[in-house]
Amino acid sequence: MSSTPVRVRIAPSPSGYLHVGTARTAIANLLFARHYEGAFVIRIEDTDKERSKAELIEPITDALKWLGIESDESLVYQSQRLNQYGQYAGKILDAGHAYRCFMTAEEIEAERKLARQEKRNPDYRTPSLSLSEDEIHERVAANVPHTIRLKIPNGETTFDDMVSGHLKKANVDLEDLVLARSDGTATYNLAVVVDDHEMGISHVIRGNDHITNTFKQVLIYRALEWEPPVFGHLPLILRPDKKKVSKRLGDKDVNEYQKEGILPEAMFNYLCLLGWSPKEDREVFTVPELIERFTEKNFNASNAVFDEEKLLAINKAHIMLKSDHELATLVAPLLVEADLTTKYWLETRWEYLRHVVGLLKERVTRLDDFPAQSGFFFQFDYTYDEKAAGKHFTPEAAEYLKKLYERFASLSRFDAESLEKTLSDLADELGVKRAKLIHPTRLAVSGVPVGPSLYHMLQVLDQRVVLERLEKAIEHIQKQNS
RNA sequence: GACCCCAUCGUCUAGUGGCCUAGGACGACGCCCUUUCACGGCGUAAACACGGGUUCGACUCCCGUUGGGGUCACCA
Repeated sequence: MSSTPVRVRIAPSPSGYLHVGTARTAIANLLFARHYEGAFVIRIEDTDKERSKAELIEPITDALKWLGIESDESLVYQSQRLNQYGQYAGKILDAGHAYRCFMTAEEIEAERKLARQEKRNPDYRTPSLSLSEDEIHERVAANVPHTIRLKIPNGETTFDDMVSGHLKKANVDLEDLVLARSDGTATYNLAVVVDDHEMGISHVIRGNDHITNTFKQVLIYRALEWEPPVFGHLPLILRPDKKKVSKRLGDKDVNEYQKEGILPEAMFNYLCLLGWSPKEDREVFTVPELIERFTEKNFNASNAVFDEEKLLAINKAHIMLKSDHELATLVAPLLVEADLTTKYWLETRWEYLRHVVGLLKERVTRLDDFPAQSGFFFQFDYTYDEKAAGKHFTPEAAEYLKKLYERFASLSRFDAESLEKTLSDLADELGVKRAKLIHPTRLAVSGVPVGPSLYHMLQVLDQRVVLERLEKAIEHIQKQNS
């Protein structure tokens, strides 16, 4: 690593949502900055006036914030720097590295078509440079619309990429790109170079779909006699059909994963593994652990398919990493939202919530699974699963439950251990398998045939509730069979 | 089409010339644990795209082929 201080940026354009590719790039930049104790800045590339509305930017910064990513400095808006760029196009022009191009859109299109037919690059230079100084001055004075094009030099353009190594391109494969539009504003490539230079950006880490731009930008740096930053082009994130992820093709934005109960830590963890590897037999990490490990040496060059199954597995792992208290804090609003209980009720019974969450967490994949699986902990009016009831709510089960009710009612300590012993003893006395008691009991207190360990579940529900529910189930069975 | 990037199990990857009869994870399958569902444990199937070199020796280096991806705007 060079000794210059690390300053990196991400440069999203206002799209109204954060897609996983941008999120991954943000994560990589943040981790890189933190690892080298540098700065991380967000710059909004909104030079396209039609797309510079706040409502298209906020969803992006909000989603980044959710992931724990915020700019170390105030946000930079390219739109507010628009008039900074003009002078640089002029500077390049004065230095003889660019020229004024008076070709009309039709002429350009015709030239492109012809060039394509003749299998060569389009030539904007000959018609433009054949003009004399006087002719050019005349047209400029008369406000004849024109662009300023970079004069691509002979030779080849190279740079050393942190991901792909030494990259080079023959300049004949590059065409004279527009630096300044006919209205005087800078195009993307000029603006990026100027901004990165003026912001003191040391490393540009972005998707490898930018490689072609990088060759052009390196040429602009040279024309301006500036030292280019170090580049790193990360592999792209692909959909299962191997196409680049995009909202247009129906891919989710980061916000949707949030709504589906994915933890930000899990998203962060998973995304950073796409295009980078800790090179260990381990892949669940906290952010500090990632910061410690994240260096350019571990970058990967090949594109990666986004696998939701794996994201889910990582999510599950991060849920297990959280304390019951932390999880309760995250789950509480979801329970209220699902109308299972109220904020007030939970606040007065936080211990209870913590126990419920602790009981459920190892059989949950997403945060949404908590409200989906915990209804009976908060509501009494559940119905019995029909199939399970048909199987377990038999007349004899009612008799067993009655006996169990009596035993449970007389217990002074209502904990998992004594509950298990009580139930086992009863089963032995009755000469039946424990399952004969366990299944109807589970169904009676929860309404469903699956769930956490029965005894722990009973303990959390508590004696009064358990007895009520057993009674209700007994009545239900008797009604069914009368 | 041109140019650029890439190429190990279905997917994410480890591997930097001999440690590889190729390791891990997700997923799949089986077994164990277990009242259920999970968790956990154990195990099975599953890959070096192909062809040439270089070398005593290639997954590892070079070249080519094939395949995949990306970029080709006065959009960013």
